[in-house]
Amino acid sequence: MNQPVPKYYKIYEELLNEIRSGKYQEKDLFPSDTELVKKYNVSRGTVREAVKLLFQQGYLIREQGKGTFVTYRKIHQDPDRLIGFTELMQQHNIKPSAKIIEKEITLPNANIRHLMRLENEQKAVRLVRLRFGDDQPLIIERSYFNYDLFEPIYDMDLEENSIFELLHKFTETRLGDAHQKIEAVSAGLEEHQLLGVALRTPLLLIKRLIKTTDGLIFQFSEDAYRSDRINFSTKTVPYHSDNDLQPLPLDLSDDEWF
Amino acid sequence: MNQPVPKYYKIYEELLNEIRSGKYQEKDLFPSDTELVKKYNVSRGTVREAVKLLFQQGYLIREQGKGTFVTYRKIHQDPDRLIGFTELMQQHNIKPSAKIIEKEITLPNANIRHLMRLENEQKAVRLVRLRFGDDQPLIIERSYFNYDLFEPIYDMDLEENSIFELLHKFTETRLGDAHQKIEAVSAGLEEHQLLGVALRTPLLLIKRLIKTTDGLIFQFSEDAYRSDRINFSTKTVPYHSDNDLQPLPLDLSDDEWF
DNA sequence: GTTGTTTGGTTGTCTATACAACCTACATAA
DNA sequence: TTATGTAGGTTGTATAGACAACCAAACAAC
Repeated sequence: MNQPVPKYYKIYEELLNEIRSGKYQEKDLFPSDTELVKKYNVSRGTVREAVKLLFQQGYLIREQGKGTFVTYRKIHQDPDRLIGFTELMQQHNIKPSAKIIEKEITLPNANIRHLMRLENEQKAVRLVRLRFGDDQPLIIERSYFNYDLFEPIYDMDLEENSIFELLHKFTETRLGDAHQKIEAVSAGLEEHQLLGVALRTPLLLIKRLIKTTDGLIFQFSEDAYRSDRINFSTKTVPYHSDNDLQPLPLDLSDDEWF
Repeated sequence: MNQPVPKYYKIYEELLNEIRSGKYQEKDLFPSDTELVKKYNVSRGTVREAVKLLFQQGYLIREQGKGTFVTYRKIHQDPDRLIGFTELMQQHNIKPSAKIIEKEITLPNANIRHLMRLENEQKAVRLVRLRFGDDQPLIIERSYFNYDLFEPIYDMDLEENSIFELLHKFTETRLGDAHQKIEAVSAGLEEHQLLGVALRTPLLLIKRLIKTTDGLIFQFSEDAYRSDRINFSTKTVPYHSDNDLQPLPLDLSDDEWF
């Protein structure tokens, strides 16, 4: 008796797809609660739960007395498929690509093993990729994957495809929560050569640990971003019935911030 | 007929105070829904609304079938008084202090005026502070404040007190949402001198724009963080009924990340 | 024309109830 | 002793209904 998918979540998914497909025009009206109640044959509380998710993720704006409106934000991220570089590029109409610098099956050192909760004999995949946007190098991605989970897609084309998508399509593992840390570091020789920035250029370094829904650690990565091309932005919203901090980070645009 | 404060929000505030005051022990139990229903004489939906807020902000963990538990996270931030450096320090038992490097009433340049939506004749307060934790310099804070809003606390002690707290205590302006951008920059001469880091050390630069609830822009600031002492961390949680991305950013600890 | 008023629709809050899924602890049976 | 199941509490989901706050547009009164 596994936990079934709740109704409000299915409705949320369906509405999200509709929004993504462009069914509703920018800042145009979105169906009201009562309309959705009729359409899905559920109670108002249920549709509000679904709409609340969309609202919290920045897809909708609700105004008391007026209605609900769609907003196609430049910044929004899908918490499901987290941290999608590929998607981010697509949102900005930038052609994403990647080049594999290093790819091997190894037995990582004690630090990494401890970080990834790997047993002594468990292997990992060491992958270093250079990621491009419109053929300009943007990110160096140095990561370790749990080999047991990664094995099914190890031989696939990791240059053209998003790893998260491959994983989703061809395996059963589902990604869970992730922790990230952001630091500033100095470009060394490899960064200089690969990213084409001057030595000692400041870069953003994101350390990330991604778990599966089973609690296993899927990936540990250290990604170095060209800070002149990619920023991280967050939006904080204060008190209001059902919001919290807005989603978040990745951003390419520099408009209105000079 | 201003919008009254909803019940669930008052309950939220009261519970938050109880948690902050240490009434509940770490990972100890928190009153169940039904207990809170009796205590506050409201319906279960209402208490769940309040508890959900606490949950979303990382104060509580709910486990189906078991109960609700308090978590005194090292990382958590209060969206109301946002980005509290002072509070962050207190959470880590570090003595916060500040030194004013520059403080004047000026007429900022066109860029800043545009960014802060200032009319041509409107003045701003230019404030540069160096912030310490346990007497070690951690952050250079270069900011502009809307003078009209800042005037009441201009002459107060800005070295010992949190500006946000002063603002809250002595004025009517309430802070609204904030936008932030994170970049990596290189330490220049002033950073070298003030933060005591080597020239060209990479630093984290946070640009921030804080609005009031009235939609005015209260502050624009550029804060340079010593990346070796302060990190930003985020936690991403995947699908689950009522979460979204977890609150936030600031973090001091380096445990378990080496 | 301008100003107030009404009306209908929308989101926001709250209540009361019910059942499902899950956990723990205890009692019972093998 | 070891399973096994039962009971009661907890959170999660869902329903149905009610009223408040708010908005826009239509209408009425001046």
